[in-house]
Amino acid sequence: MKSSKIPPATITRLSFYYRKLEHLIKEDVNIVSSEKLAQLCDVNPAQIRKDLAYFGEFGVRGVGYYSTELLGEIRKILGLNRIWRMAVVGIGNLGSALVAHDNFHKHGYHFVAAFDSDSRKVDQILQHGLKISHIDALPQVLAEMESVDIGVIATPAGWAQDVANRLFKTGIRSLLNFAPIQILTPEGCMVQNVDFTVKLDNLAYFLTSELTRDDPL
Amino acid sequence: MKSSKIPPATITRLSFYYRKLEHLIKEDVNIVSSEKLAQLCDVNPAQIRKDLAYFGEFGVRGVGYYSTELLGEIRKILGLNRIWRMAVVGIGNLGSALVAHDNFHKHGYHFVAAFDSDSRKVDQILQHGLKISHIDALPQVLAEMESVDIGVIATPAGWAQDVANRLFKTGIRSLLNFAPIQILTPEGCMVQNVDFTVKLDNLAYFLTSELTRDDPL
DNA sequence: TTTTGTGAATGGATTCACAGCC
DNA sequence: GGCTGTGAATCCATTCACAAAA
Repeated sequence: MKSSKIPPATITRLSFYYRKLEHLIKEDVNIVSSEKLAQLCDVNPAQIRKDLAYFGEFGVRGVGYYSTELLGEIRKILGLNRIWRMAVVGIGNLGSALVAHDNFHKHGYHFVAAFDSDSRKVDQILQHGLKISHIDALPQVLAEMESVDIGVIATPAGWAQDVANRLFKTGIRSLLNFAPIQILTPEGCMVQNVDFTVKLDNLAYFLTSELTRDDPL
Repeated sequence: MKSSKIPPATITRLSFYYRKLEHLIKEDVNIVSSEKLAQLCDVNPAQIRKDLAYFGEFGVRGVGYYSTELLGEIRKILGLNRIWRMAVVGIGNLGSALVAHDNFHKHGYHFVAAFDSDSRKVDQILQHGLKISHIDALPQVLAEMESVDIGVIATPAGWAQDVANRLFKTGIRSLLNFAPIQILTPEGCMVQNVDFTVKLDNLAYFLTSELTRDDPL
């Protein structure tokens, strides 16, 4: 195990392996080879072995990986063996959908605070008894509760940087940002962007370039 | 201009440049250098020039890029000078939020069909007069309308591959997939995944590794 | 003089290929 | 015999540095 420099892409792939393993275990597959898992995840087998090698030696030569054991190791690596507490800002269509979406909750990501700038929404109760607070009360509300790990930005783009700043000020160091802008981020903090429009633009380009391609062959 | 092999990342960056340019133009900035734009997009200036060079020579040496002109060029490259017609499958919390989210519409991505497997939802009317049809009517509904360019999957993971297959069968060649699985995709088709959980797992890893780091210095 | 456009250099990540172990 | 773990080789993307153009 040499934790030197881990490619970001490795972490993302570990997340995929994790899901596939959950699935395999549900189907009572006790042992899986890098070959097999690679096939299922559509990556190169050596890639899987290399990804895992950054963190340790989890396999058995001549055999493969014990599914449950490997799942446990990846769980530890990613930090999925605990509850992550999240605060969401912006309870519009998207924000409400996120709170209602129980995939998060199932995977240990729990919403514990919700904020909006619209005072008519304040005190409304969402899924799991979550109560909406006014955005200006953010510092107080978060100060009064057990610490929150992750901030979720579901506001329009124009608000996003301001909201991010407020969240960082409370000590939150990581954000999931749904607004289509690049958030300026202080040292030691991390933002992950979920940007629908960029993805659509990629599809638009794909379709366009297929059409206008100079099909010579 | 040599359109040889364009890195996927280039397309994603063009999408960023496009947004920043829209913004700059709104602020009456007529000319922008790669230096300036790079600063705003947090990339290397040479990167911008190289990205653009795949498609042509859009700048003026000693001057920079004329904002409106460059915007127009990127619009053409990405194929944003037209309306893209989309069909969404799965009108749960997320699906409804997507249809209501008007950022799509503003950028030329229009929902023209909506499907769900829950017959109680059938015939309900959403934003812009969009009517929900039953998933089993998908082939007929799509056959009867002007062709649809992009399919959007907002179903639970278990349904996603089946839905994808049905969409591909109608001739749709690109999908935006919100389900947390890898979609098997036929030759000549493209799927873009929007995967919240993977992003959260990345944040979880970041926070975990910061905590357990062997802080030697 | 300024800033683009681009070959060359660098830096990362992926894949190959095989030694090492069960 | 079979599959992992890993240095070496390859591939791809980013950055540098400068010639060319306004």
